[in-house]
Amino acid sequence: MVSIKDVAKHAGVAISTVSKVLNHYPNVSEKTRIKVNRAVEELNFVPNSVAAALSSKQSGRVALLVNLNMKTQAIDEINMQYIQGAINKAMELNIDVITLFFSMFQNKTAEEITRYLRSQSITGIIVYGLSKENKILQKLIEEEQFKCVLVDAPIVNGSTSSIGIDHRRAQYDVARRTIIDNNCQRVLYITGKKNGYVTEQRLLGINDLVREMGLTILVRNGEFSELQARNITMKYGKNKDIVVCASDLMAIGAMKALTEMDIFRPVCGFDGIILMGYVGKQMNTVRQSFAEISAKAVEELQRLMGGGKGQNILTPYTLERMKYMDIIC
Amino acid sequence: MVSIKDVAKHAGVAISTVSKVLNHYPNVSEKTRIKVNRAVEELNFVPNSVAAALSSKQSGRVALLVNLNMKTQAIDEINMQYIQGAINKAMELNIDVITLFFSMFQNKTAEEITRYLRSQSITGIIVYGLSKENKILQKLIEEEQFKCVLVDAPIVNGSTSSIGIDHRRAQYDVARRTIIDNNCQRVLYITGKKNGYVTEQRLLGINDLVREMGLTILVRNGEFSELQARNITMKYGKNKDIVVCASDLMAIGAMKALTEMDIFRPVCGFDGIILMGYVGKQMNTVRQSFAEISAKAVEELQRLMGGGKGQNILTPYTLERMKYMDIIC
DNA sequence: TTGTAGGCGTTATCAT
DNA sequence: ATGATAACGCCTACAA
Repeated sequence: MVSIKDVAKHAGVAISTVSKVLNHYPNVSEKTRIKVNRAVEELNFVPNSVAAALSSKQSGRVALLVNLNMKTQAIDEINMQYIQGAINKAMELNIDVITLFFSMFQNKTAEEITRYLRSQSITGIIVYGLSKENKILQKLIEEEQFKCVLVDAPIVNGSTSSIGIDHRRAQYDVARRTIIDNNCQRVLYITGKKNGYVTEQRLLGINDLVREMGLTILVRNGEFSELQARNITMKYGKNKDIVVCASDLMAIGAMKALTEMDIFRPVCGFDGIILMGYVGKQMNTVRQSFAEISAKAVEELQRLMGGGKGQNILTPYTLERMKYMDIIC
Repeated sequence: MVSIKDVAKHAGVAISTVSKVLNHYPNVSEKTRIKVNRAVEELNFVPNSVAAALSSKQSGRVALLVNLNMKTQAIDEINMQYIQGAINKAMELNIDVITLFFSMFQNKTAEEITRYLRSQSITGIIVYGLSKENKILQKLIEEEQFKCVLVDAPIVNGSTSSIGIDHRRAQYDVARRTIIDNNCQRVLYITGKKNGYVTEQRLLGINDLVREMGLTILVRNGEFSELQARNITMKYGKNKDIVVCASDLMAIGAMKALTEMDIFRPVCGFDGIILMGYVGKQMNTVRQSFAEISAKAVEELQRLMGGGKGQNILTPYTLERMKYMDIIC
């Protein structure tokens, strides 16, 4: 295996000089920089990131913390996109990533998790789908031992940024369009997880609309569960004019319930998952690019690891109707 | 950060002794083993896997190579399960994993990929969805520079194992059941990717059945594409008694086509993906647990990294009908 | 059975 | 601007 030592020898310089060139240090003459780079090329040298991580305290290694819950949702489209977006971007930026699931940290304290991450030379983490109830991870974040980027959770501090769409506005927008198109008055709103950060925001959004348009609203907690949304719709759907759901999966559940009850009500969802295209009826939804959000999260994390301070980042979304034939491309 | 040195001091032994205890070396007295373990507990020591990987040439670090193709399939259920199954098992076995996608290696030679993996101290890889056409990765595998486990690709050598279900038999089984239940004679068979390893096997399976039962068969190449399966069914479905597809996604495409043409034909798929439950009609399919297969792949890789020789492993499958209400649990 | 010491490939702190 | 050299935390002959 060709190492930095070989490069140094080949270029006729010291190891430390090679290191400086590789890491774009300022104080290197153009001449030696070229010499070194040529040696790198000729030897096909690829720096050993493990050694770098061990040596430097700024390893730049990143962990993706993914909240996979195969319990409330059978098909997980979103997390796959998150993972893909992050890994691709990280590769591009030459950042090492490992993927971890929340489930691995059950019954572990914040200290234990910290130790584990440290043992992997992790200095930054991206958290997908943090809930308000997850005090452990929140503690981890507040301790600021790691640089963090939270997707869809509004915590910001010196070393923590948050990123995501404006859920309040998006919920308002998608519901508004559907309600106006169908001339509705009585709204059944099915929320996501109780105590979820996005749940709150989306609830605020629909309430903004209700107030503004003088509608009536019945709010029920669907826990992001397709089945619960189905049951809620069975129970309350008949006397309402529209079912607004805080997620596509729940929208599908609601839609299936309506079909079964053999009544028509407009339904709108949230997320823009492809699955929406499979269920027959078209529905309005809020479409966001999870892969892009995740890629941006990596960039933001890199900024933080480079010394930047935490901030809040808003990403774009669009209103769409998912259609089968568009999807199978 | 507490290191092995601290543990050694705390236990009153040498660093190397601690290392031996941690790595379950034989020649350690029970007394010192206990002493060391107590020190580990008391100090909450977690070994730094990065340092271990750097130091030992048997790092035990593993890369998952995933063939994500968002082009022919909109929703990727299978790879998420593969990833999850592998990562969880790896965590359990204390193996470090990184996740990589085939797309990252486009236009890269086997040597470049090797160098990259080496630069990450990777000693073992698991490959999901290798095709016959991917000469680059095949070269990598044949060079035996890494321990490999291939999921659904039948290459075995000194350092390479292969794992997966018996696709030939499974295709035979699922088609047989559907054909007998529906009393069919003329089969439309839609294959997977041309030159795919599993494609061949499944084709052999259906041909076994055709021969045995004296059926007629028309074979068309669907490339695992939902859209192509749809088009093929549109074109040939009418004059056949059944559409047998080499994947669920294609089965869905075929089914949608039939619905649109307003004719009924039994359709059977392959894989057992949850999405099957969403499309309305029930279909027979071959169900395999991708997470379990992936977990087993990790165990097998560990065996290989421990010096075991490559082998072929068959995993179980079942015949099922996916039903919406069972799925949304 | 236990300890000593060299090395893994980098980075970073000093001198020069 | 460049070069020695000491970490980083662990593994592993080899010596005791």
